[in-house]
Amino acid sequence: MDEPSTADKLRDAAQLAFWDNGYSNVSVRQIANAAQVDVALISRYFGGKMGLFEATLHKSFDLDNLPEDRDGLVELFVDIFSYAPRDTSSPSALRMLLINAHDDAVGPLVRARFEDMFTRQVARVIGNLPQAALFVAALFGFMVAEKTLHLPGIGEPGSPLYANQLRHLLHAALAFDPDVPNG
Amino acid sequence: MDEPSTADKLRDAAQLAFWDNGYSNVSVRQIANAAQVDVALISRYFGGKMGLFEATLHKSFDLDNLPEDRDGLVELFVDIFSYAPRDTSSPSALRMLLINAHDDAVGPLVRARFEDMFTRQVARVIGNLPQAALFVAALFGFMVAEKTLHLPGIGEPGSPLYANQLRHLLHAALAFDPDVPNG
DNA sequence: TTTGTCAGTCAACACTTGTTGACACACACA
DNA sequence: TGTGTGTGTCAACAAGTGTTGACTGACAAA
Repeated sequence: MDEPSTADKLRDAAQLAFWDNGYSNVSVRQIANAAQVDVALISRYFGGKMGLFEATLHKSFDLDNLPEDRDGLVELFVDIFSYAPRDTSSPSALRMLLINAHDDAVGPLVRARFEDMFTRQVARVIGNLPQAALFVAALFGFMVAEKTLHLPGIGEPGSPLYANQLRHLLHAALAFDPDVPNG
Repeated sequence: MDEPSTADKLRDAAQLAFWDNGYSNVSVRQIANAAQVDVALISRYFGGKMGLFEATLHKSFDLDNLPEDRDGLVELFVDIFSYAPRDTSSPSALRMLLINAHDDAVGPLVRARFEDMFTRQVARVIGNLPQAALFVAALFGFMVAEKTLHLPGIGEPGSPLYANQLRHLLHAALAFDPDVPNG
């Protein structure tokens, strides 16, 4: 197995740090330290801190092979939330969006990036915009309640209660009827 | 009308800044500047930046006069979200929680603060912990989708579509049955 | 050997951060 | 008159920020 290149080491360390703590809360020296690499190389290889952040975004922010039916979509996310290891796919991407969305420096970037993915992938297979918006709202809400607030009342990830709660909320979102009051 | 005291001016400016941009993204000099007050007075009156932040928390983080029935609770939040002016009550408090929850410095503080309010107020009137957790998950998700992501598909605040979407999701959360698969 | 290129090291830069202490002023009390 | 006391001003501090440029060393091509 080849030694990863210096740029790769930097990008990997940057992704871990940025996605966990947010752009403004991480310094280039922390990243360089974690990657065991000199700080100056960040500016050399990526043009600066911002360039390094963008490089972490290009690494798999998309959802590949999305199911084409709505029930499949629900079960996919239930699975991802229930059993996701700590990797670069969702829900890590959702979490990183949440952490960086309010940042002055990178907020506009990540929000635009997400809206693109939303309309191009999720909203397309759901086919109904108000339902699709509610669907991702449920996704984000569940993530906030469990991953950041650790609310009592949410089941343990992997438990039947946990899966049922998320599934219930997602199906409810897809059942929304814009034309009916209290739809 | 009396001129507000210097401490009040600082606390007001701090709340606007902290709650909008997050603790780490705001400097004491910015706050002092907005309050038209010397920076050093922050340390004098509040003991430092952290003390100033805590002072903003003590200002109305609680939900007063919560309805005792579940339907009333839903309608209260639908109203608040639909017509809330920019003030110190929810959903501003929810938004500020979202922005600061991941901060290393103040995250633990605001999360503990919220969990206290959750169990003592919301969970109590709902009476069912898994339902209550889903309820606030829906609340947060809706807020993220609309207020920070501005997702297309969410209606304009104040419109019937907007109210119906939020109401639908909240009622669905309260209808969750932990004992039934796909509850 | 000489030359050129790429990778990495190191010190320094200009700037911002939160905080502190010395100082000046105004007002009340003796 | 003096003497505190509370309030605000100002300059400075140490620490941390992102970025830059000069430098060394390794390796390949001429």
